[in-house]
Amino acid sequence: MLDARMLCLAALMGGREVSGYDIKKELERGAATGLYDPSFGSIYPALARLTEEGYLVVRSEDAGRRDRKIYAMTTAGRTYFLRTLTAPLPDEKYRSPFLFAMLFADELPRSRVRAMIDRQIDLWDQKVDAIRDLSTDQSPCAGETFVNGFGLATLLAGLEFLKRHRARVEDAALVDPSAVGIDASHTSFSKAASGAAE
Amino acid sequence: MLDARMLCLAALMGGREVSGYDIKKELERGAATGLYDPSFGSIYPALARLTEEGYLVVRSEDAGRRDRKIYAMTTAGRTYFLRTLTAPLPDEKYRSPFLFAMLFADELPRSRVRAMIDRQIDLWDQKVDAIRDLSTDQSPCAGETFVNGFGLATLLAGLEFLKRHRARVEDAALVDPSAVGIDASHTSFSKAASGAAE
DNA sequence: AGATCCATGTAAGACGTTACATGATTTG
DNA sequence: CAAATCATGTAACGTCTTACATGGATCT
Repeated sequence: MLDARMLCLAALMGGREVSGYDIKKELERGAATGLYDPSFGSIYPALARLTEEGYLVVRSEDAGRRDRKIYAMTTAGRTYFLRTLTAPLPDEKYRSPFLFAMLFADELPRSRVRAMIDRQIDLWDQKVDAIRDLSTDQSPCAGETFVNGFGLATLLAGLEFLKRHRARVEDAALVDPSAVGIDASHTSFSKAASGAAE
Repeated sequence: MLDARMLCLAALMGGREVSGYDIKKELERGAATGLYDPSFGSIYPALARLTEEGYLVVRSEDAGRRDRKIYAMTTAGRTYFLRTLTAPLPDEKYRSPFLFAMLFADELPRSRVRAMIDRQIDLWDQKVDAIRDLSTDQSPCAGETFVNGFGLATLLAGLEFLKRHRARVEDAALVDPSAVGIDASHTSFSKAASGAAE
């Protein structure tokens, strides 16, 4: 649930007929963005399996460019999709490396804490913009409007909190980075493991 | 990052010495709850590997019960942990089957949409309570206070939105469930796939 | 005596990402 | 002509969950 399979089916709801490539591109800026954006390596196998299972049908389109497989949903596919949505839903998951790092803000260099918060604000601002674009772009159904509104409400509340309370964590952070064995040269992706063991 | 490894290290920060079992139990109701709660199948291998790598040390405690391995962090472990937190953080991920389902509320039976929203409100209410318990329980550091406040702010905003706007999606949902080939008997976990293909 | 909790660990399987392989077409 | 985009697919790898195996201790 909420895996590549379901995203593919979702993209084909309403009689839409698209290729795997199109699905990927649409998911990058669609209503489900922010929820899950699977890679090609997930999408293509998912489409193949859904077709095997009879939930989709393919048609090869040699028009102009290369092969281009156009997928469309079958009646069984639609039923399967809506049934899955109707069945008991698994719990939602929110994994935030940012918040996890903030838990230990008291032991991190102040400049880094500041940079992390700056970045989080940037990211969430972008998400807000993306949702606003979505709302003005098309004429969304009630479900989409609801989800967009929900996203907007939580994002704005989070941003508000970050801006209003950031000073408190930043003040608690370390002024002298050397205290944790971290100097100015750690901004790279270098594996911190090297030289630590064995 | 924000995997079982990091959670284990996080649980051992501040000179704490605990067993894998304890880590699991603490994560179920700790500051990082809601972020990630790994299973035993992730924790035990993670602890073993971290020990091999020199980030942790073990001591077997035969006191009273059975073996019970008590883990503690080494200096290398602390450095590794803080360095990882200081390095560029991966993006956060929010996967919500609830919101995904809501996108298609217009094609789902109204009673189910209502039940989903009820459940979401319950779950988020519980999360709010959990955070409030956490805040009163102990004397948390600035980082924890910040994260708890952030969680509270976003959760409350979401709850507010759900209560204020639920009527609109519910009204858009289907009154007659038979229109989607879904009758009253699908509330079970039965694989919807059976009989759909081949 | 049986159930439940404490406690650790392994194996199988699901799911996902990254990187690679391939090749046509369009754009600069 | 080189680079980017279109387009599909596979293989290697990592991570997590579930289920299983095991056994002592405590509670009812």
